Amino acid sequence: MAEKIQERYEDSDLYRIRHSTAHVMAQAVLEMFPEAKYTIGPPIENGFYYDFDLPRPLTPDDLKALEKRMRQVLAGRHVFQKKVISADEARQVFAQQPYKLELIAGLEQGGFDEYGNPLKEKPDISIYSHDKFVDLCRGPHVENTGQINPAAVKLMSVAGAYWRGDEKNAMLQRIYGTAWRTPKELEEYLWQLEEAKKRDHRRLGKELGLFHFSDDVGPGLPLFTPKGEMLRHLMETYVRDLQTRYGYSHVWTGHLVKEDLYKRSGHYDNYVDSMFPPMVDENITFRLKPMNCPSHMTLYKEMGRHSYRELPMRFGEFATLYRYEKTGELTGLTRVRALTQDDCHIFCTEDQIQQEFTLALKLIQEVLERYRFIDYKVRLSLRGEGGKYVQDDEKWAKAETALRASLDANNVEYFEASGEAAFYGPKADFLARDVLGREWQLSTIQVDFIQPARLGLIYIAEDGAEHTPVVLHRAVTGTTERFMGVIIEHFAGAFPVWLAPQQVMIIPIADRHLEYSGQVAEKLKAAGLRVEVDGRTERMNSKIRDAQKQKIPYMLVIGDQEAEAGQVALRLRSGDNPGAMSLADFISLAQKDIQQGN
RNA sequence: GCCCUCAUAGCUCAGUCGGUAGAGCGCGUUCUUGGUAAGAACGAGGUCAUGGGUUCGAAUCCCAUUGAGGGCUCCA
Repeated sequence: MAEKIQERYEDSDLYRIRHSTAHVMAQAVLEMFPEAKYTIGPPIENGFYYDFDLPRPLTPDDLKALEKRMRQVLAGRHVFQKKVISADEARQVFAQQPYKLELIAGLEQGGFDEYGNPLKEKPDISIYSHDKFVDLCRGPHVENTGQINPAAVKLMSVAGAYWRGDEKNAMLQRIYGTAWRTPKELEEYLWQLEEAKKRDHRRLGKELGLFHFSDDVGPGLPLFTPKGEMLRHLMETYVRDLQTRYGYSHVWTGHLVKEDLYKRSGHYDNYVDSMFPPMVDENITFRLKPMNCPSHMTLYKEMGRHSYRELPMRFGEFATLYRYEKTGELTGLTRVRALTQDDCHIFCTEDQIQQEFTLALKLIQEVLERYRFIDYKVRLSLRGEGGKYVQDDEKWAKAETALRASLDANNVEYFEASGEAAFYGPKADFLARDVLGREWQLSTIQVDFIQPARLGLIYIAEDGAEHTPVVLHRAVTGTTERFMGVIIEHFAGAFPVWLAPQQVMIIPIADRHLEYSGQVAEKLKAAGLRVEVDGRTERMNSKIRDAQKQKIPYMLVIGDQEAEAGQVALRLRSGDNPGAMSLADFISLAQKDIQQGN
């Protein structure tokens, strides 16, 4: 099949429309605030933004006024004109604009490509002007403002943003906008946003009664209802059983750890800001456990001297960890302070890395498929320039080589990203796309040559000498909490039968059917199904509606006919109505769905 | 942490110019015993997030605190 040639976003007319709309918006803002300092305003996915330094905060009314002014400008059919100028000329044009002057100085040093790597050639400095507005800009733009449909443009929101993303810099005001070719495209985009809102796991979590947050307990600390805990249990049991099948064993290492251990492992230096404050007891300082590796490695040591014959050893744990995330970064279940990792540490020899990587990969692939994440890619996360990485070039090189070889041996396609590694080693991260096209980092496999040596792990090799094992860190779903948030949105709350906290709702039509309904429920429970009877004095229609809203896969309606014939009348949440069938038939139907992962 | 927005009944939200609170859903009671997405009536339920201030008077205006949401390097 021919490879579909995809136009680069940067070359598309949408890109030019958005870039040009950003300029028009900047013009409107400068007209409103002549003393405003303007900075940068690039097109982004689905729109554009522009950052300003303004004398006062913007209000929603300001956005309306700006939009109105932008429409007037667009109607003017002003031509965008490019001019290449010298740095000195640019400095004159933007004499009153400190941020632009900083950009000009940067351009003189040489430019950067879109990944932030320095360019070899010095870029031209160019300005684009339209109407009475001039901006330092490399383009490209539409020919004139008439090519932008005023009815396909909308300003979305105001947000704070640091100059160059650095919290040490001044806080600017960022206006987000969106622009499309046609009003219809804009409508569709806005509709998509609405749909995404309906799937929001925070909203569905409440509607389906899965979890809550409470001011009394604290921020980022979710509370799970009986249904929510059932979901957790199902998720974790699934992975646990699978791990057992793949030859992993499970350990338990508690919630508190002496701080000293983290000083030795290197976590203290790299991670202390993300740990909860210490608990001091006389001479001992404890920390809430923010990760498992040091505990698992310590357990490995305490279990005695290990022969190479015992390796690989695979320690899995569903461990609840506590991380002190900044309050501004907490969001629903996707970013919490109490998180349960399906963590695993594999102690092996260097020769075993590839086989262990392959095993972990197979497991991850099976799990992602089970959860219907069909579209995912793999990122090879390497260390970057900064100082947070443990300095040991030889070990890093070794780890990186081993990871690449493993990826290649399994024919895994991957892309590289520098600066994304853990402080102790490179990672293969699995980024899955959900049904709304959003990307989530879920699984990870990491190669660690550093910590085992730091913590003094050894095994006795064939040669009778002590060697340091390699540790692979591996997570499949990542954390139970975040993964739950992701799958709630992925499935829009309609979990596959095997995962649904409640699989069956029995709906008796009248009180006289309660007894038979109870009997049916007992039989279904005995067959391993999660079932409830809706015995309220409500009409059947109302019970169906409620079960439907709860997205329960099977509704079994029971009236005179069913009670007499010893049957159940099946209705599905899809609205399909297979009708009356024997209990045995229903059970085998349900079990088949469960087995097939439906 | 920083910027902006928000906080009214269990949930979703009204509440005008400052004059001490409303709806729908849910919940309770009663009637209704029904055939594939809402049967009816009545009733209970709120220190308007917390603490200050302005005012004759604050859900409403101001300040602080707490919590939630949208953002915080896709470098002109």
